[in-house]
Amino acid sequence: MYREKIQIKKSEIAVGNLQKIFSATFKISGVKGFQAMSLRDLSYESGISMGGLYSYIGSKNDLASMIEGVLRHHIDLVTNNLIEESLAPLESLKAIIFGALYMMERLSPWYYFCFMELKGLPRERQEKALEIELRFERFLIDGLNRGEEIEVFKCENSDLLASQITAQLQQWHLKPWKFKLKNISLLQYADYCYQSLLNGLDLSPG
Amino acid sequence: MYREKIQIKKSEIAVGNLQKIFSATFKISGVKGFQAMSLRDLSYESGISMGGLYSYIGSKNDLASMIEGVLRHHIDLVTNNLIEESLAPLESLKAIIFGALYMMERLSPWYYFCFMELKGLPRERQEKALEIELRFERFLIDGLNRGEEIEVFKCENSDLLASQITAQLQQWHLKPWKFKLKNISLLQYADYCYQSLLNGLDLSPG
DNA sequence: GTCTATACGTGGATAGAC
DNA sequence: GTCTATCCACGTATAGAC
Repeated sequence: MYREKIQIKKSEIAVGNLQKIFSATFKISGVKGFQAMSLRDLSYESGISMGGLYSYIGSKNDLASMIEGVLRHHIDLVTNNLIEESLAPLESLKAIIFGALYMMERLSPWYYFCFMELKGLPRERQEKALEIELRFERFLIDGLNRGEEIEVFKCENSDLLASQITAQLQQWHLKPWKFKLKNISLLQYADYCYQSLLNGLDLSPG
Repeated sequence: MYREKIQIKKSEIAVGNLQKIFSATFKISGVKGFQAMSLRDLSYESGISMGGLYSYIGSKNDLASMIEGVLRHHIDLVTNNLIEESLAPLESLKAIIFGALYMMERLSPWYYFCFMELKGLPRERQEKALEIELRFERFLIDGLNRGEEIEVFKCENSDLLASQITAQLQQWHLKPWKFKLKNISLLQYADYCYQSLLNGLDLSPG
């Protein structure tokens, strides 16, 4: 990705420096926010000079867009894999929940950034970022509706249940301190979220 | 509040202008974020000159702090009222949910601001703002534990249930577009949240 | 490929007239 | 009480040496 936009030819160097830039961005904007982060801050934290930065990022806004793009790319990959597996409704819903949490764990700063710094992105990107959430919810709703059709369970309010689950999952990257404070592991939380989903359903006997 | 900090003596004028300033702040920072809002933007939107602004706000950061302070003040008032009422556990939990949503509806931009622009505030204020959420959750947990003691219901995981409910409630100000899109009213949503809470409990027969 | 030096604009804040 | 004019610092971005 972004091979054309970046002025550095040797991909080894480029990837390494991009990583430095991204993680420095996450570190600083995690503390003071992306808007408040100056490129001088970024230069200092990443160890790359101001001039050097511009071989990689084009502009400050561009940097935010890149981050959003990378995250969306990853999510698309995983989503497509899940679709191809075509599991039974409940199994599929479970896989969505566990998969989403696993992604959030691995890409936690990316998610957090895209949630909190949405307004920093250009309008077009903002909408795409919201689309991520909407697509995810529709994915859940599909699973719920399919389950109802096959009569595995009943669900009165699939819209609200889906957004409840979405909100719960987002907590994992939005408020990691809560879970550290109470010593909740990823798996425990995934189980709990899946349980909440089941609690929102009328499971048919058996 | 803040009478001493503000240089304007006539309270009628002061209150009116403060309202202009606050709502202009919400409008602008709702679009581009607080950090990206310049005082020139604010001056234009509020109709008060740059110089004039400084009779009210002290500094840009001070403005953010004031907003956080006003919200916390309101929440404290309502919370104290609720405590004095000393209802039965389930009634109390229901009141907390409905009360919180009602507050969020009326003070929606204040909540949204304090959630999204936390990092704009000075550290001390940041912690106080997080404290709001923690106190709220502890309030829920208390209700849950009291219910267990009196054996009205069983609840295995009051911590996780409380933060689930908190997350659900926050959706109301964080993602109002979702609810408009699907035509969900405040009362419908309050009912749904209360229902989720019940779903998370083992209700004793009767 | 990476750095230093620099240009240029914008933003926060204040002084002082009205 | 409110405004205009102005100061100064900082932020983004670029040019050009190494």
